[in-house]
Amino acid sequence: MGENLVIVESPAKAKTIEKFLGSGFTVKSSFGHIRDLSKKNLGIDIENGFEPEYLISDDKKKVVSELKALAKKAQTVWLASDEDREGEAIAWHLFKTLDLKPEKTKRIVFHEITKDAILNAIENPRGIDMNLVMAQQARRVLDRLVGFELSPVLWKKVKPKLSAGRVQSVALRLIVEREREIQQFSAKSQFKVEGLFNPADQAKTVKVTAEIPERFDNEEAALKVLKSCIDAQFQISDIEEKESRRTPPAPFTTSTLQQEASRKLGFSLNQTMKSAQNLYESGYITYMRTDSVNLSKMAIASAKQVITDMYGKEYSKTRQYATKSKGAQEAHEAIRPTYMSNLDIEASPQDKRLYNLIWKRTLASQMADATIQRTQISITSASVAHKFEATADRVTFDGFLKVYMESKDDDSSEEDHEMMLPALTKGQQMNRLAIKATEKYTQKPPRYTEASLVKKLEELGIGRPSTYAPTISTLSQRGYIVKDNRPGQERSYKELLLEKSEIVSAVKTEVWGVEKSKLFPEDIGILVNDFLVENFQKIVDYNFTAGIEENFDLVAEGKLVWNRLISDFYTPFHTRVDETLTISRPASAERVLGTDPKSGKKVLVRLGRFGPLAQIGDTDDPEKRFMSLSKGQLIETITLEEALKLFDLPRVVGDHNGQEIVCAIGRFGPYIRYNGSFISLGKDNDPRTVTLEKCISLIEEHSTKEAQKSIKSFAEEGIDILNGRFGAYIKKGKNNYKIPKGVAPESIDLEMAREIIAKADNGSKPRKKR
DNA sequence: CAGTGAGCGAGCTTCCGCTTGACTT
Repeated sequence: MGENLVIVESPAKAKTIEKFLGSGFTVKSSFGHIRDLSKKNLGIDIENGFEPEYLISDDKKKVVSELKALAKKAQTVWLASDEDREGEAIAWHLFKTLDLKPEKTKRIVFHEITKDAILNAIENPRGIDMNLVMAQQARRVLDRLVGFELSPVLWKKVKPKLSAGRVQSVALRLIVEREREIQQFSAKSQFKVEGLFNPADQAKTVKVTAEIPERFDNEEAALKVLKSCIDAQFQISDIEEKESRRTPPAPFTTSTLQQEASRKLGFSLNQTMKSAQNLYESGYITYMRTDSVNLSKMAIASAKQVITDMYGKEYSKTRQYATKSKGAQEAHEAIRPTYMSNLDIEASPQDKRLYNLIWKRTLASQMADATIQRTQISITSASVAHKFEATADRVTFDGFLKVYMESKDDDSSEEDHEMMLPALTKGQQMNRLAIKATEKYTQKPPRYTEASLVKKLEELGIGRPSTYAPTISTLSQRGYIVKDNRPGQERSYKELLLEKSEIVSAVKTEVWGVEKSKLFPEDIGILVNDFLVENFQKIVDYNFTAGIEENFDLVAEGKLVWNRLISDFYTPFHTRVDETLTISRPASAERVLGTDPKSGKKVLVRLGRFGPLAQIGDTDDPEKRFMSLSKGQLIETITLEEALKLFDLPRVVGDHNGQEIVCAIGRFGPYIRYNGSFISLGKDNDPRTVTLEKCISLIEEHSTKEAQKSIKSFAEEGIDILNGRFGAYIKKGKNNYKIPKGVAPESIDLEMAREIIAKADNGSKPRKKR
C-alpha cells in the first residue's frame, strides 16, 4: 500500500494516473459527488441562513467507506478532483466526509492527463478554495429551492409528478415558443428567375446556369422579365475573381460533438454519449464531458506529426483555440483521441464511427486553411432590366478540407457553389437556351432537434456538458415534449419556362414540411410552460441563468457571501410561490371548437386525466362522448373538422367467424379488436377506411405469429413459455419471469416452471415501475 | 397494452451536476 492516496472523480482517469505516478501512490476515484442534499425533503434550513444538510448518497456509501479506510493509512491524501466549481466542492466534501487532517491533505489540479502535467501538479499543491466551494453551494441550494418549490406548485395547479427547474423549464420554453412561431408563420411566395446559357464560341454541350439575385413578388413581374428575354442578346458583362480562406473548426466539446454526431451520423444525444463513454473507458479518447476546446501540447505535437507524415508539411498549422461559450469552466481538454496515431481502433461499428469523427475533427483543427478561388460572372442584355449572376468556387488548396467539413443544421441552404464554370471572357456572347421562373416559398423557422436545442442552451449558458442529454430526457419523461417524425404535405407552385420563343406556364407540386427526429411540445408541456411564463416570469427568463452565474462568480471571487445571494433571490421568489398557490386557480387548457352538426351539441377539446381529449356535449351532459386526440394534434391548433373526425371511431368493420371486427386508434396507433385481442393496423392502414378483407388477412397473419411465439403451454395453470424480444421467458397471468441461464426453454416442465415462479416471487421485491 | 374521463384521501412526486454500473420482457 502506497503512502500517498490520490482521489480523482473518474475511475478511468484513476487508472491512467496510477501508471504515471508509480509506486508509493494509490489512485482512487470518488465517482463524482459523494454527498448531496437529502432527496426526501428540502435539505435546506431556510431559517438558519439556508444551511444545507448534506447526506452521503446511498450509492456512494461503499466508495466513501473504502476511501476512508485508505485515507487513514495514507501519509498524504491528494484531492485531485476537477478544477471547476463542482470539482472544488467534491474536494471539500471529501475532506469533510473522510475526516481528513489539514496537515495531511493537499489539493492539486491538472487540465490534461499527461505525466508532466501530473508531476507538475504534485509539485504545486494548494489548499481548498472555500470561495469556490461556496459558489457551488449557492448553485446547488438555488437549484434545489427552485426545483422543490416550483414543482409542488405544478402538482397542485396542474397535475402531480410534474417538474420545473432552472434549466428544464427554459429548455421547454424554447420548444413551445418555437412551435408557436411556426404556427403563426405564413409562407409567402416569390419568384426566382434562372437562365441557362451557352457561350457562343463553345460547343453546344457547354452550359452555364445563372440566376437573377432579386426575387419577384408575383407571377406578372416574373413574366415581364421572361418576356423581355425572348429577343434579348446576352453577353458576359463582368468577371470577378476573389480569393477567400476558410479556417478549420475548433476541436470537439460535448456540445459540438453532439451536434456533429447528430448531423453527420444521425446519432441521438444518448447514443453519442454512450459511444463516447465506451471510447473513453477503453482509453481511446479523452474525457467526453467538457466545455473546453483546449488541446494539450502533446496532442498538438502528435497531430502535427501525423499531418506531416500523411499529407505533407504544407498541410500542418498548429493552432490554440479559445473557448467562447458562456459560463465555460474548462476543467478538461477538448474531446480528442488519446493518441493521434491511432487511426483504427477495436470497437463496435457505432463506436468506431464516432471515433473516426473525433479523429478527423481533431486532426483538421491543426491543419492549414483552405484557399478558395471564387469566380463571379454577370450576364446582361441591353433589353433586360436585371442581370444574371453565376458563382463558382474552386478549391485551390484544400488544407483541412482534405479530412473534415463541418455540417450545417439547415440542409436547404442554397449556398453551394459547386458548379464548374468553363473558361469565359468579358464581353463574350452568350446564347440564351432557357429562362425559368419558379415560385419559391419562404421557409418556416426550423423545429429544434435534440442537438440544435443543446446548441441553443449552450449559447444561453444554461446547463452543463453532463446535463444536456439528461435534461432533454427529463422533458420527454414528463410528457412535455416528444421526439417525432411527421410526414410532409403537398403544395403546388408555379413555373414559367421560356424555351425558343415561347413561354409555357405549369403548375407543379412539391412536398414540404417533412420533419425527422424533431422536438414537438405536447399539450401538457404547453400548459406548464404558459403557467410558468405567466406566474414565474423571472425563472424562465432566458437571461436568468446568465445573471445568476455572474453572482456565483462574485461568490467565487470572495466579493459576495453565498447565503446573502440566496436570501436576496429567495425572499421575492417564495412570496411569488405563496401568491400563486393561494390566488391563482388551477391551470387548465380548454378550447371550444364549435357545435357538432349531427347533434347540435358543443364540441370542445381539453386536457383530461389521461391526456388531451375531444368532447361532444357539456360536462353535465350524461350522454357526452369522449375521444383522445391523435398523435400530432394539439389543443391549441386542432380544428372542428379534425375533432369531429375522431368520433368516426371505433368503427365496426364487419364479422369474421361470428365475431365482430372493430377498428380504432389507441395509445400505440391504429388497431383492430377481434376476439378479445388487439392487432396493430400499422402505419399504412387507416382505421376509418380499411376493408374487411384487409382486416381478416391481418387477423390471420397475427394468429400464425402468435402460434410461433408459444414454445410450451400449461393451459390448466395459466402458465406459458413464450418467445419474446429478449429470448424465451415464462408468463403467468400478467407477470413475466426470466428463465435461469443454461436452462433450455424446451426442457422446462410444469414442475420447473412453478419453481422458477415461486423463487422469483419470494426473492427480491419487484422493481419499481417507471 | 389499446375499454377509462366519480370522488375520497394517504402518501408520493420534484431540482442540477458530478460519476458509473445494474438491468432490461
